Amino acid sequence: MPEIVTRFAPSPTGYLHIGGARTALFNRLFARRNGGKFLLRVEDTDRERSTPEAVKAILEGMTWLGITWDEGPYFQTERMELYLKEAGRLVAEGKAYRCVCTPGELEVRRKAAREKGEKPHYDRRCRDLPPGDTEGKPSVVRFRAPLSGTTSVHDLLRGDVVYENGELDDLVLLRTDGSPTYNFVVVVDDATMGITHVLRGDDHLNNTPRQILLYEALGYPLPSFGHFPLIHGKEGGKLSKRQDDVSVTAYRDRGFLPEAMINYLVRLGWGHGDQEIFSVEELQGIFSLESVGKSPSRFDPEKLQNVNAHYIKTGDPQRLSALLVPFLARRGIEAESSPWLAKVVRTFQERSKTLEEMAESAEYYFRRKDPDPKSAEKFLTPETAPLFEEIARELGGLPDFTPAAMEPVFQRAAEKRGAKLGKVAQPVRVALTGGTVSPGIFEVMDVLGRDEVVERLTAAAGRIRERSAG
RNA sequence: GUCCCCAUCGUCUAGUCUGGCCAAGGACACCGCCCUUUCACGGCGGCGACCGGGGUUCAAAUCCCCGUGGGGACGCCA
Repeated sequence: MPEIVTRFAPSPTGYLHIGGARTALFNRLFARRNGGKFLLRVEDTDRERSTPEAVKAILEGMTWLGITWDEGPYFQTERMELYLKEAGRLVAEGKAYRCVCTPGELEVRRKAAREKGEKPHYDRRCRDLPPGDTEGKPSVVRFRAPLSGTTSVHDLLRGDVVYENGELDDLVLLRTDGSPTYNFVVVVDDATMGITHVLRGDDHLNNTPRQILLYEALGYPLPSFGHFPLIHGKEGGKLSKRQDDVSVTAYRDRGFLPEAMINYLVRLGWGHGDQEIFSVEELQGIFSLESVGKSPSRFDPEKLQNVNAHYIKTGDPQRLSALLVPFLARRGIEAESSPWLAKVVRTFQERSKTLEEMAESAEYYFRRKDPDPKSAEKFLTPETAPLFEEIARELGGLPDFTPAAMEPVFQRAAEKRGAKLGKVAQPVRVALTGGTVSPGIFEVMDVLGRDEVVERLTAAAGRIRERSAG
């Protein structure tokens, strides 16, 4: 069996978006699963809209997700000679012709056709013009497509889809400026790069019969095709920049983990029994096209969050601490990855859905915060001043400043006052963190360290006395 | 409008190919209860779907047809 070769072929007109990322992922998974190669090709024939920044952004997104490629990136702008040569061949063989219709004329005719309720395609009026008539005039090269018969696409996911050739169009192969168009270069590239499986979004299904005709005209062997259902946004319909966050790196910047993104993406349109959590390694062993669904799926940020929470919960604290650093920096906190920061992370792993959220809730570990007024009013009452002083004193005398050693201190303080532990813990929490929500109070103290705890408690007691005196 | 694709809880899906094990399973979200020093985590429970209609069959979520709905494509974009 010949080696399987798949590809991802984005056009560099923006960021790597969710849909593209999933297409890339499926392509790579499929190649890996079958011991084949996955390559990356940048479709930049549209010079107007392609930018180097977009190329960079796409590669960055891919790299972040860990979707590595075995070959490339190839750039179509570097392969122009090939396309021109192949187009010339088609013209020479009479399989393509020059058309002198202008974009304006075509636009008018399309509109008219649509109004008449017809499919608005090219009326082929230049198809049989004598060669002399096009000489010296600006012209495009069009494919001479068959007028009758049918073309069927043997789609790996959908089965055979049959098109009337009459429905298809005489595609433009080369523009007036001589540059080649998508439907043409994609065929030349996929064929010459030895792509065996063209797996892409459903929006290309209708292009496939035209491309098949080109394969045949050019004498190329046909690859297998497979079209994935699209990913829809909140409002249904394909993801839009307006209403949905479509850029992969935007999720990175909001504190999502790449493995969570991958895991979420792979489950969108693909399933493996009841399993929800998959590692990439595992996916490479079990991914199959047969279990890719046929209907579009809606992108659900809440489920993504849930998956992300899972990976944060189970992730290595040391690694997470390194990833957390930029999020802290954004809040003006300079920190570096360290065993201590890993300890900070540990206290939040079970309560953070994103790294951004973690950085936000971790602020009080780095700076003393004024207590939130509501919490202060409720918990920093006059009788807590002696409590804080008592606890500070006892903690100061502890041989080991460990959670196990701290607990009896709090138990005693509670018992002495005939109260439950919460009566003591909650005011201390406010004194230490400025609010009523935090990890376990002993964990917090453990991270803060004895000196800081004692200082914060003493300071809080001082403020309370001051206030009740004044 | 024309062509093409699709159709199970609000969402992601299992089940559909190979009809019976499905009075339809799991996950997210939501709601309750439990655990508990707060918030979470976790545990338990609840809510909640086979788009409609015809057929085929002893039997249909599963096969067929027709509707309906949703989506995509109709470019000198990709």
